[in-house]
Amino acid sequence: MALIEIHTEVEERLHQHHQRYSPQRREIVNVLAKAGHPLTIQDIRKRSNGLAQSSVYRNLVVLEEFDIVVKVVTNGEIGRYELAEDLTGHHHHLICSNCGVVRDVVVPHALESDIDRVLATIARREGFSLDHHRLDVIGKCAKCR
Amino acid sequence: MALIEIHTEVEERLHQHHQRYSPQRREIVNVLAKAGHPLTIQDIRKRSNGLAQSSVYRNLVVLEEFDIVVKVVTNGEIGRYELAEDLTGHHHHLICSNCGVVRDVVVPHALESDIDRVLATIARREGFSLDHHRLDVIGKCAKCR
DNA sequence: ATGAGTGCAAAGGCTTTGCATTAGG
DNA sequence: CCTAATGCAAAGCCTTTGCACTCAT
Repeated sequence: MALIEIHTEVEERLHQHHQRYSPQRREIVNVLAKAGHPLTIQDIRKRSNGLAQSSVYRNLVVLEEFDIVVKVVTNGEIGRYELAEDLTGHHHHLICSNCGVVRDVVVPHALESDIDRVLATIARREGFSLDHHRLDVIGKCAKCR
Repeated sequence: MALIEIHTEVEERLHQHHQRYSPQRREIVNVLAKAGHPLTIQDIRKRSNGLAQSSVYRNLVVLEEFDIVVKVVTNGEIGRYELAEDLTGHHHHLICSNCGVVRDVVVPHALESDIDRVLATIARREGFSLDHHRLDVIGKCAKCR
């Protein structure tokens, strides 16, 4: 989805829930869209013009609530955020176990189908309602190898 | 692997690195082995007899360093720990997005092979060294549905 | 005017660290 | 003996909250 389309979609989604698409929220979406991979709160602040930390957190809560951004858990402590998959397409993560950096990757559709089919069965068996799956590759990035 | 074998293996592994298999470490391994799914620090403390919080954290650092336990990231904030896969067997997680509880599951070997093959290719292409993969199912457990 | 959004500072919650004490090799 | 392990309390770090102010409808 192109950047303009993303903004249109996000604006619509927020308005449907009686939320404003404020300049900061627009800026956050902008930064995340341009980055193309999960960013930490500090990453977001650096790439925008000095947004207050609390405002970033609060806006991310709102954006997350309406499925516009997703919190990604990587090597532990600090949270990273990216646009939801319905805005960017389904993908997975290559996570560096050393520095925590994340790169987005896609896997063949056939594999996705296989995974979904198997997981649906398993979830049902265990009494879980299936929301989505998370397939990450843990390794060391080029710099940390 | 049976509990006794696990202790033997852990002891050996620690000794190889000139670390002691202290009573607390043994107790932590015991608790994790019996639980059969990832536990939080507080879970571990409750199931053992009042270990000091700092000691649990420190011992987990050691156990993690020598690949005896693994930190599992679930719905965000709090860390959960479980025994490493070479002690318990390769498996995946059913994670409740609401309460964070985790259940271990295994998927067919054929699917594992397919996943590994595809991911190896992708990791190589991106300059990552492949360590392992993480396939989780995110959903709602029976209680939270 | 009226509620939402923003900034700054303070508070929270999980995790880590300092330091004195105890125990194992 | 000497280093590792343990407990308690204090410090850290990321995240959340309180409160006053500004902005948009």
